[in-house]
Amino acid sequence: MKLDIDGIQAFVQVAKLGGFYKAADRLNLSQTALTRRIQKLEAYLGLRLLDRTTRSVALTAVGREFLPRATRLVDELTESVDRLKDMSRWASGDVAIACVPSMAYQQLPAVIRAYAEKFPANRVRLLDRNSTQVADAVRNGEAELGIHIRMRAHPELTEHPLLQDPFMLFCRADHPASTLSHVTWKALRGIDLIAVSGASGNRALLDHQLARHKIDIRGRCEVEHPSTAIALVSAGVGAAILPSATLLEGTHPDVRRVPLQEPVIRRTIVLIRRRNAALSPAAQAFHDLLTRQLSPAASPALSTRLPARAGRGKRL
Amino acid sequence: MKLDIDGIQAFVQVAKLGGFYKAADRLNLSQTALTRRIQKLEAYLGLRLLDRTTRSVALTAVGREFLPRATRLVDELTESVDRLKDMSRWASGDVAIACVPSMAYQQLPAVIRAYAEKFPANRVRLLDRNSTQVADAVRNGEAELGIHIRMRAHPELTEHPLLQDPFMLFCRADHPASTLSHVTWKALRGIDLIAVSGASGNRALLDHQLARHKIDIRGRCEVEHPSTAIALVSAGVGAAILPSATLLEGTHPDVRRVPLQEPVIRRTIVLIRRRNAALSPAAQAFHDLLTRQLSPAASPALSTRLPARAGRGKRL
DNA sequence: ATGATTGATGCACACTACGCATGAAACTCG
DNA sequence: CGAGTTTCATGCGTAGTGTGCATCAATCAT
Repeated sequence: MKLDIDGIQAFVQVAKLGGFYKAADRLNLSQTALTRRIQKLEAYLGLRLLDRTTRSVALTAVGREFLPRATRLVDELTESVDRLKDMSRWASGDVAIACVPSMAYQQLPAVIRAYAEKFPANRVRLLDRNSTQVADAVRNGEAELGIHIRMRAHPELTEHPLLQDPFMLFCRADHPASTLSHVTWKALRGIDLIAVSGASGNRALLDHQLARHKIDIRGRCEVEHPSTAIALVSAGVGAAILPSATLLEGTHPDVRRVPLQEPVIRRTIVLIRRRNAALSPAAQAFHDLLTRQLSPAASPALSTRLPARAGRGKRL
Repeated sequence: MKLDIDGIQAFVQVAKLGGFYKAADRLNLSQTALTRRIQKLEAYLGLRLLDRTTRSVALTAVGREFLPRATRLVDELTESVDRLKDMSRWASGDVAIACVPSMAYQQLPAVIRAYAEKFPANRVRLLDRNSTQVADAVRNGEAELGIHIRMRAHPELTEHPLLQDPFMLFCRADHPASTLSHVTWKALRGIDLIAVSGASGNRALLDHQLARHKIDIRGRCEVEHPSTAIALVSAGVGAAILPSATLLEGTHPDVRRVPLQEPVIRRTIVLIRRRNAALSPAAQAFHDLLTRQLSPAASPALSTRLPARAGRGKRL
């Protein structure tokens, strides 16, 4: 009925070391206790595993047959347990993170580099999806952490704002708007706009905000991915309204960003995790690194920083 | 340090059944105790395996990773333990028995048949060796029981006499001695004898006894195996001195056995086992069957029966 | 023969794990 | 929307189990 692993471990040690004293010492136990463990195990099984005189110990036929299996069982068990303990001590193990592409390009690489340096043994699986898919991946456990654009909060998830990212007007250096210090939404009326289609979370957010402010903007041209939109801007097709962070520093030197005002519309990038779900140590370590790196320093001046919240769930 | 298999088993059951109450019921435990087991395991490992709200239970990332291994460990352990318990209850398992050939032909087949009928699942490995090899096999644990000719007792072994077997003169029906009711050793002087070489335990015993009685017998022809000797007798080469039990009933109808007297020399067939060595249940069952069958009934009239001694070591 | 080593046993104690009763949170249903 | 039900967590007293100390018994070394 009850699984007497201690008895089996005792048996293995006695058999391996060939004596109760040595085995007792190895197990940090008195010889008395060890004797009793073996006796208990044998009584429970109803057969003898060890033939012992006062002078020597030998395996019985049954004991000899059982020993290899017993050894393997004990070894595997200790190894499993040790590995789990290491996971907590060293935060070892793999992490799966779901993330919106823009963040995957911009902020995350630095974090992943730092993480890889600190925990060389751990692998990071990065699921780059759109905003709703990120939320889904976290909800169903596919990823432990997610980074996406804040949307109506799902009850199963907790959010932790990382940074805010204002929408800006992207245009080429030779565009009339490129030299302005800012543009208002109303002023966009006469400009050829490149829109990003609805699959992105950005579009939903933007539409919602614009509707709230009764601003009507229509694009002349629509593309799937923000990066395509930038390519079109760079090619002189027109201007695009995109989150500031969409443009990687250094790339497309001919594209300018002009702040959009009245109102300033921001998307909020949030870190999400399952409510009431404990993070694995590996994920916890990543979480810590992420919040630490994305709060005090980093992030271009165009993105508004948010105060870091010590938002990590308490560990047991 | 300590292997908490109960905790792991608890974890497995909770994960499998998806709830503490169900798992507690399955483990014949209160929900309280189960909660504590999980808590203890998690505290020991330093990480959470189960995310539990008051309403539901879900695996953490670590828990999900650990579950398959944990399940396998618990299953293998229970299966091993159950098999060992079955071994004691049903006397299941294999038995190795070392035995001198003559007994292997004569008495043992009936015992093995009975054993096979009673324990169909058990296999019997029969090591047919000569007398000293039988003793060796038992001493080094190759066989749990041995049947051989009594020789100077080894201190590691205990003996249990099974039957006595007088040496007789084997001759063909047309041999001059074949009609005699008995022959004395002295009368063998003028007879062509077929001797069996020294490898057999019989020869050593016989030489020793003959020397003690100052009887000098030399064979004209020497063979290795008793069965060969009988074949030669049957072919009319001469007569042979062999233990009575050498001749299987029904075989060689032309060969007669004539009792040898002055003195009657007997070999004693003994059952041996390691001193202080507990028998496996399977071997114990065989032991019981053997002593029961070879004491009250059986054995031809020519072999002197010995009273059965209740010589089985006490089981725990 | 004597001392040393090794496994078994009697006994007392302490700790752990257990169950009961109860609390807190969350889902359900009228 | 509130009462009832379900489910996991916790405080507390208790019983049982495992443990160590001291000692015995058997065997080996010398």
